[in-house]
Order: sequence, then structure tokens, then C-alpha cells
Amino acid sequence: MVDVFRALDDETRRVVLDELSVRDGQTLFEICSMLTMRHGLSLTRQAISQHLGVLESAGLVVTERRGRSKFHYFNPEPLAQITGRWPTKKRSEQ
Amino acid sequence: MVDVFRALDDETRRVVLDELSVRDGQTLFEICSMLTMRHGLSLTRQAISQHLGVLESAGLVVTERRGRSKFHYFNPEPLAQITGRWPTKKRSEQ
DNA sequence: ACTATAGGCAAGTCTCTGCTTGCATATCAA
DNA sequence: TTGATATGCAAGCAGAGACTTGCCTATAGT
Repeated sequence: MVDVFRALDDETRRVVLDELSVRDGQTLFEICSMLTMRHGLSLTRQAISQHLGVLESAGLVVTERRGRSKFHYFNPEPLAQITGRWPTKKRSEQ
Repeated sequence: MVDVFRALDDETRRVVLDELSVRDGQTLFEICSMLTMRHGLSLTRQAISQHLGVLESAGLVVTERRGRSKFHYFNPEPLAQITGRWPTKKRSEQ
């Protein structure tokens, strides 16, 4: 199990979440081409796969396998662990 | 300049923010004793100082120096970079 | 001036992590 | 079955980060 905070401490993983929040349910190869085409990231398929594994382990991505394809969906629920931990306003403004 | 995401990717730093959000304006030594007394963390003063430097570099902590003391204040504003980046609801629920 | 207090700087160690490389597995089509 | 597609596993490497240790600076009190 990976921490939500650690999962978000990587710009590549954050861009993956950006992509999935725009177009949900992409496969590994689709995400790879998205990152190279639209974000100028030239990473190996395995690198992206490991990033997706971290995101899935943190609960930020849920997957569904059909045939030889695996579809990735963005799950924002773990983000509540961040938003709910600290107050959003300064103590002087409360 | 340190990323907000990286600054939060450390439990010690997160506990420091917890402490400051409860009792704001503590000095380095006060934070050190707080961590050892109330959280069972036995770290060097320098380790805590480096953590505070990261938090300050990320904008999550602002400091004010008076005499030989330095007071640390929690600033939640950078957290908006996290909460505002992704939708909080699943696409199917929007 | 001397001492104690509060904090800063820098180098070194050690572990973790991101990435690559190479090979393996499973599914679909001809 | 043969070949192409889509993904998984594991070892290895290089860089980053957390922590310590040792020494230095600055402020306050006597």
C-alpha cells in the first residue's frame, strides 16, 4: 500500500491523473502516447506502468481488465485525506 | 523552491503541520520537544530544522525572527494547488 | 568578557525511488 | 499454430532525500 502523499510526489503521476480526469478509462498504451504527444515526456512503457502501479496502490486509480487490455480510471476519493487533514484558512482568519 | 507535493511527502513534516495548525507560532526547540513528547519521534534538532526549511521553501510555513528565536506559522494557502488541480467527484457522478 | 541559549551550514552515510533493460505471460487475429 | 498485440515481472543502476555529526554564528543574561 502506497501513501497518497507519496503517490502525488511525482510530476509524471500527477500528469497521468490530469489525463485520466479529462479522458477516463485509458489503457497503458494510450496513456503512454498521451504523455509523449501532449506532454513531451519520453518514458518507457515500463516506467509508466510502474507509475500506474503506484497510483493504483494508493487508490487514486482503479483498473478494469477486459481481454488483453487494462483500463485505468481516476478515483479522487483518497484526495480527501489531504483536504481534510489541515484547516484551509489561517488561524487568524478563523 | 520546493514543491508542495514533495513537502507533504514526509510524515514528520505532516505532523509538524498538524502541530502548528493546533498551536501556531512555535520555535524550533518547541517543535522538537512536541515531536518527541507527543508523537514519539526522536529526531535531531538539525533534522527538524531541515524539515522546517523544506516546509518554508514550499510556502507551507512562514517564519518570523525576534531576537534569537524564530517562530513558525502554518500557511495553508499552497494546499490550494492540490485541492484545485483535480475534480473531487468521479466523472460518472458529475 | 564569559557562558548559555537558539539556530545555521556543510559534509558524509544510507536507504529509497525512478528508470531502464531483458525476458516472460496472456490474448486476439489470420 | 504462428505472429502480433497488451501487459507483467525482476534485476540493476544512478540520483535524490532523510538523518547524523561536527563546527560555526548570533543573541541574551550575569
